[in-house]
Amino acid sequence: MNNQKILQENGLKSTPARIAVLDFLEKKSDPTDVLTITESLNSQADQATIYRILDLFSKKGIIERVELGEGKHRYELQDKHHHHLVCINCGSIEDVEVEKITEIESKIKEKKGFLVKSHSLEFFGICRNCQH
Amino acid sequence: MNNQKILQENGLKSTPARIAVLDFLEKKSDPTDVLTITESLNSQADQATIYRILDLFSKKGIIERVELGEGKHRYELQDKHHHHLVCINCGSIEDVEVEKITEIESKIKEKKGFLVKSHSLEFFGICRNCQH
DNA sequence: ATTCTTGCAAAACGTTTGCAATCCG
DNA sequence: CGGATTGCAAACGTTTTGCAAGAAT
Repeated sequence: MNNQKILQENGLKSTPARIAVLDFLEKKSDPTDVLTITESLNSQADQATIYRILDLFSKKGIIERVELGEGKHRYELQDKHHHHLVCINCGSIEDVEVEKITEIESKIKEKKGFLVKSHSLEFFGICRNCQH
Repeated sequence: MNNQKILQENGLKSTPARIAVLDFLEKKSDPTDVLTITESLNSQADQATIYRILDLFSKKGIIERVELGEGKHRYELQDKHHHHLVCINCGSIEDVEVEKITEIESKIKEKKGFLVKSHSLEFFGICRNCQH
């Protein structure tokens, strides 16, 4: 219901595949790769369709593409902007907010004249559990 | 000459392909993708070999892999650690140092118990020239 | 009605791998 | 010499694309 509204608000047609993708991402907290989304949707939509939907949603700002250096993309709903703590031992992904980034971006404008529009920032290391 | 030494110091055999890759990266200031390296080396080495060399050098810490969200990797010599300002208009890549990151990583350990080993941080926006 | 969206199959792209020949120390 | 390295070709996984059929407004 609500997700149909999101589509309308973004000027997108409401289709079963789009709603299914939104529904899925709403339930998932971690950023998810395309294969996982496709399999979870269990033939509700073709993989090519899902790629097209994810691309579309990204461009509209409904979802965000996450790069974890795996040779594939992950996607998550665009909530409050945050970054990730990726455990290189167990693969868990935890969210983290980094407030200082805005400040860093201002300094970049000052010093370099470069106007930052977006950034990627991910941390890799050992999560609390894996440190025993 | 010097690059042969780098190989030795890292316990690697000195081969024409490896030296050619090091020589190339030494001249290049921007992080470079594999195809560009291969073509620049002009049949001095097969692309598969170059992939193997880059992988090896990465693991030894001689070079660093850079992710710019292009669906491919770039590599650059490991100098002082830095990040990049990628212009989404002209594609230029500028280096930038961000000192605050260490501080952020300490805070992550404190607050989340997560031990950061590495991170990726890249900025995308409009460079000085493209702002006219 | 007609534009947008989808499924299917094929292709494109970056990357990895097996294997036999060759090179390096 | 013997293990490490390379070239070649094939395979791989992810992503993109062309096109005809179908669905949404």
